[in-house]
Amino acid sequence: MGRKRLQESTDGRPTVHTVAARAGVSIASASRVLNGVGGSAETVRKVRAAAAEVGYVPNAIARSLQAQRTGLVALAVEDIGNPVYVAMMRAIEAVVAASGRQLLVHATGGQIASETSLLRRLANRYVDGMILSPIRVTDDHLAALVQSPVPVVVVGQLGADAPVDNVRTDSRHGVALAVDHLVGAGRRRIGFVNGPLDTVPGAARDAGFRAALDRHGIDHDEALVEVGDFQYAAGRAAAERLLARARPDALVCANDLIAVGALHALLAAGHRVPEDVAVVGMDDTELAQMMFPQLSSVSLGSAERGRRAAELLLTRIADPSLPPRREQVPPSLAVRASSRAAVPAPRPSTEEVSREREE
Amino acid sequence: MGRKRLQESTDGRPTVHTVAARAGVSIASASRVLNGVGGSAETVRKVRAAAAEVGYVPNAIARSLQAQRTGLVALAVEDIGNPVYVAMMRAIEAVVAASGRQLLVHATGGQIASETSLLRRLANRYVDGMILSPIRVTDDHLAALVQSPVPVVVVGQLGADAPVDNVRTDSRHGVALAVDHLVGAGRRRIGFVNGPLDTVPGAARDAGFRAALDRHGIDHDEALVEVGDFQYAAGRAAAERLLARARPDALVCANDLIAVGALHALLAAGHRVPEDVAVVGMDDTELAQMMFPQLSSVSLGSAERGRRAAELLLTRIADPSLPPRREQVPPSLAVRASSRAAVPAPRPSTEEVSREREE
DNA sequence: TTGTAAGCGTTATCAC
DNA sequence: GTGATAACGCTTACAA
Repeated sequence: MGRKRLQESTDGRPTVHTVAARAGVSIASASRVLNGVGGSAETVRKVRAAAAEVGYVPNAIARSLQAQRTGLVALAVEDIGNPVYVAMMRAIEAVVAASGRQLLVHATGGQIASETSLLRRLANRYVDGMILSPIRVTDDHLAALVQSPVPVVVVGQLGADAPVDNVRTDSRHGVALAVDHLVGAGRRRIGFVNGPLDTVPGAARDAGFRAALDRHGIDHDEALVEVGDFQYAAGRAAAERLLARARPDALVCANDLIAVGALHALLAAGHRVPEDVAVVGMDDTELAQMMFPQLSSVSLGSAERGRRAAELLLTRIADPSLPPRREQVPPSLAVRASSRAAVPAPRPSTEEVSREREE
Repeated sequence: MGRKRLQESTDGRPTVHTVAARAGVSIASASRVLNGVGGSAETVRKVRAAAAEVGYVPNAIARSLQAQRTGLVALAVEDIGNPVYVAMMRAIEAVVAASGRQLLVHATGGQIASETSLLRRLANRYVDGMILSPIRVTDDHLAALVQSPVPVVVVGQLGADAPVDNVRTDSRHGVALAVDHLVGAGRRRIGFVNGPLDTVPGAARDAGFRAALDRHGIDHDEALVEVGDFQYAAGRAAAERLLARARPDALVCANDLIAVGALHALLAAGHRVPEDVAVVGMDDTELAQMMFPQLSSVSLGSAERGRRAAELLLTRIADPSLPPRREQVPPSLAVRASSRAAVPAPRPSTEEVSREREE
């Protein structure tokens, strides 16, 4: 530039210089007063008056450059349209806002490249930290994570010994809750509509489903298992494929979007829910309660995980030297109409593992 | 501070100085090469090598301070959980990302104070522009809007002559499409579940509903009109109140969340949809197609409005001297199962006003 | 308490 | 083409 220092910013808006000149004090005094530190009564009065007169608003960028922090925190999730992320985001936003920061939301579409590029871009210091909820985890992720110059908290499973702050749940156990509930209600031909097996949650839920069947001594019938995407349309299509070749008396779905799709497929095909086929979703989102019949769903504590992730992030920003921490939120089952009605039970049905919710 | 200028940034990360020193050139040369402007072949080589060796990433804040722009654009909506805003946000994000910027999302909860404070905070220059979709518009809004030092585009109705870029739809006409469709199908006892009347959309939809009834010569029966909130739970409760005192043969709902709530209330009360009661929502969100039966819904072109708003904003950022612009997106009706089945029509039913969508 | 001036990390100007 | 340096707007160490 080389332009002479003026009293107004480039675009004509007032700066500390404007205020200082108007108040007849130095920019240092003006800045101090505006930040509420120091200043004689008279100086405070003059500066406040001058600032009000010119409508001074501090420039956040200049302040960030000086302070080496932006007051922004990023959240990166796969799909902003999935209500489970909306719930998580709301919880995060509450914590972040309470600390005087703002939340920047990224939708990654689950793309590895998009997520790692986001991680690397952190190096430009545009945000003070990031919460990442990846559905696939690669070596690239891990490398970018440990090298990140900015604090990152991961929501979801991560390699056992990755030195990264991490909030997880036990979705294997979550699936077990669903299967136990259905078996306890006398269901035996339990189908499973999952998301992609090459995702972390997809793999965990598949393992959980098979382990639960084993525990109950139920044979695996591959005709009762179908895989799609973690979306409504894919879930519905997957359920339709499954129903075309098998006759389940219950469907466990890997998330609520899939469950809603499965419910639609069942009702459209003339099946009664829950009389003919019970349905249990996962994530226990708002969507589950909007359906008719209301969907039973395994809560994976998404709001709670979000809240904790935000707290981990804030404490790490405050003290980057903390050791890596790991927290776990237990799943729980919300039983609703979609799986409540009784099939004549061959034996007395077991107690609910977890809380029940009424409509 | 007063500390001597070092070659590393405060937190030990490389800066242009680091790269320049390592390459044996001035920071000016280093900066030029890093920005791809000028530099001899030899200089370019040395600087690139040095940057790669130390893992240099430019500091976005410093760059913003110098460039007087942040590359961030804000979007402020009432409720990030409402799928209509998800659709709008996706459309905006696409345009914004294509311009190399990022989107910062604010949820205002529809609070006037929250929105005006957001508008005033724009003065701190943290974003290059904002898209605001208010559901209530006050004088405070208008004052903050016209005084904003940063470009703002409003999605939604605004005072006729407010000198602000604005993208709107005609929700009165939207409601008319719904009523015409239902009347054409032989429905006469048409109920209306609206959001708050002190909101811009609530007032417009109420006016549209009454005008449409008038046009068809149908008496206003206040027992068939109920008001709640633009949310699922409130919509369901409002529909329950309405059903407790009246026997509609159709329900027009002021948005899809309300429609989903009304559908739930109807089914839970044992009414058949659409045989007994037809349901038409508004916004034509993903939710409408997830329901069983699928919901007819009036599209207000939210994605299109988002896209256009983003384009208006980008052009205004590029040229702030443009005159205020106003764009309008027409509504259209998507007829689905929730209003399709025939009631014995007393006269031949009219043609659809708009496109039909199949399941 | 106050003012001077350095410095945050970058880009741009200007003289060589 | 290159280097020295000012400038973006702010906070703060230091000396007065």
